[in-house]
Amino acid sequence: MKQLDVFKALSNKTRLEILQWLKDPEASFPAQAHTSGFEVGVCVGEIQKKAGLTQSTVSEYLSILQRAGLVESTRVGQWTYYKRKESAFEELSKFIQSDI
Amino acid sequence: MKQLDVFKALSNKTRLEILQWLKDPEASFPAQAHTSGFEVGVCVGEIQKKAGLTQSTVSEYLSILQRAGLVESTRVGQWTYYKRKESAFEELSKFIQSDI
DNA sequence: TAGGTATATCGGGAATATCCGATATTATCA
DNA sequence: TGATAATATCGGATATTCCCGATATACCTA
Repeated sequence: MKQLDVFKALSNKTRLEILQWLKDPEASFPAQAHTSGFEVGVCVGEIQKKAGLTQSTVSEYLSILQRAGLVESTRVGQWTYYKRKESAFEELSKFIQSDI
Repeated sequence: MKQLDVFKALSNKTRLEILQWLKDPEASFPAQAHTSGFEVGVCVGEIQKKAGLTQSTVSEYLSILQRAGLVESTRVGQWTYYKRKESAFEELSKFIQSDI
C-alpha cells in the first residue's frame, strides 16, 4: 500500500462516493440480474449509472481505486465486478493513527 | 473538517513529510534559538530548510495543511509556529473506519 | 524612522488530474 | 461467423496542482 497513491485516490468526490456505495451495495444499487447477490461486487455499468459520468471515466476511476489497493475486481463473463478491500481501510486507519 | 480537502492536503509527498516531522519536533529539528521548546510548534523557516523547497512554497503548503485542519499556527513576534492538531488525525481515523 | 528578518501573497510556467468521445478488447449468443 | 453487450484503453481539451521568483506585509531593533 503506497500511502500517497491512496490519498490521491481519495482526493476526488466521485471516487469517495463510489467507495461509500460499495460499502452497502444492497442499499445503493438495484439487484443485478446477472448475479444472485453482491458477494462478488458491483458491475461497472451500475456504478457508472449511479455516478452519472461516462463509462470511460468511471472505468478509469475504478482502476485508480484498484491500483491504490482500495478495491478489487473479479471478471465474470462480460462483467467486471468491483468490491471494497476492507483490509485496506483498516490498514489506512492504523497508518493515520500511528505513522502519519 | 471537509474530508475531501483533508485528502487533497495529504496527497503530496512534502506535506506528508512535514506532518511526520511535526510529530516529533525534537527529533526532526534543531533547537530553536527564539523559543524554549517546541510547545508552540516549529517556525516556517526551519520547516522550509528541512523540506528543501522555497519559502513561498512551504508557506503555501503549511496554509493548505491549516485550511484542512491538520495543523494550527501561532504568531509570536516575527515567527509563525506550526504544530499538529492531533484531534484532526483521530477524527480522520474514525472517519475512515466508519464513514468512508 | 530606517533597515533587517520572517512570513504571506501574487503571477505564472510546467506537470498532472479530470472527464470526455472514439475506438479496442473480450465475452456472449444466435 | 457476425452482431451485440460490457469494459478497457487512447487522445485530447480544460482545470487544477506544483513550485518557483518577485513582491508585499508584519515585526523587531538600532
